[in-house]
Amino acid sequence: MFEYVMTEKMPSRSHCPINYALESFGDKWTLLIIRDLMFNGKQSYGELLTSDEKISTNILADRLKRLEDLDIVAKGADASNRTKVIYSLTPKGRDLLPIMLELTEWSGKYDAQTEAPKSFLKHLENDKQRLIEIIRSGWDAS
Amino acid sequence: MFEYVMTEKMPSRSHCPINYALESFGDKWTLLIIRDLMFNGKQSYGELLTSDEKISTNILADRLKRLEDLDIVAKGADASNRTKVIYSLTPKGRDLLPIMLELTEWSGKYDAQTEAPKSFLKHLENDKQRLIEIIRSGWDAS
DNA sequence: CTGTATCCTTAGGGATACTG
DNA sequence: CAGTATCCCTAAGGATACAG
Repeated sequence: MFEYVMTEKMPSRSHCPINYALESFGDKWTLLIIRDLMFNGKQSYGELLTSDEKISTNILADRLKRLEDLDIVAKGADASNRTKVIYSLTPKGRDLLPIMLELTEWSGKYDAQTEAPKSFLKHLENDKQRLIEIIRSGWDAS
Repeated sequence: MFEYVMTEKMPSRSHCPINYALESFGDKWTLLIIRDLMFNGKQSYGELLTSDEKISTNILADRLKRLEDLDIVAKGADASNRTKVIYSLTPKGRDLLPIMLELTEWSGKYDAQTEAPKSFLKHLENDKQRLIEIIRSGWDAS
């Protein structure tokens, strides 16, 4: 039987930067995982399974693997608990923050159903750059 | 036979703003259409068909319909040519610009294959806010 | 030129059982 | 807890022919 060679890269459709972003996380699930790691304090496989959108186990495993290959997410062991697996964002993953903030701002402006509080969105609009710097310095400190 | 009622809304998975963005344009094609309308001066169905990524006719028609429903793209008639159809971005669509710029910047930073010139990316990093204002004022003038 | 329609194949993904 | 494996089904999408 033919074994699929994982090291083969998907052929990319073009070298456009928008297309690169789409091929990295242009599906219905990947950005939700990144959101949970970035904003919702989730670190473990089990925690990532519990989001509102109800990702299934096989999809989550597949996406985490992809994100590791792309060096957006890193997999490590918990220092205090050797058996526990911890996922975290790499620098490349953390650099998605401005994108996440713009997505949040746009949806907050146009989706009446959004759960993001208006006060947060207002703050975002005014102090986006400072917000980015604050969160980044928080990471550097840790 | 059962007729699918187009006015039925897709049930949304959650009220998270990231999820709203994903359900608006979280697929492999939509953002490429927006890119072509926003940056590449394309206006017609035929022009939109000719991009590097080779979208097929049925997919293009489907996405344009969705984008119209979402009020991101508007369909109009060419003033000088009554038979020609013109697509353009609505204000909601133009508000995707900051997202597009962040996507471009991120890909430019991490994709060695990107076609965006480094000089453009450097300029983007330094003068993003001014760039947004310049392009916005251009639209307002037209 | 601007789409529709159809055919057909593959990829995505839900449900769930199972394993170290 | 952290995944794998399997089953099965639907949506996504390529190719292409056709229509107004």
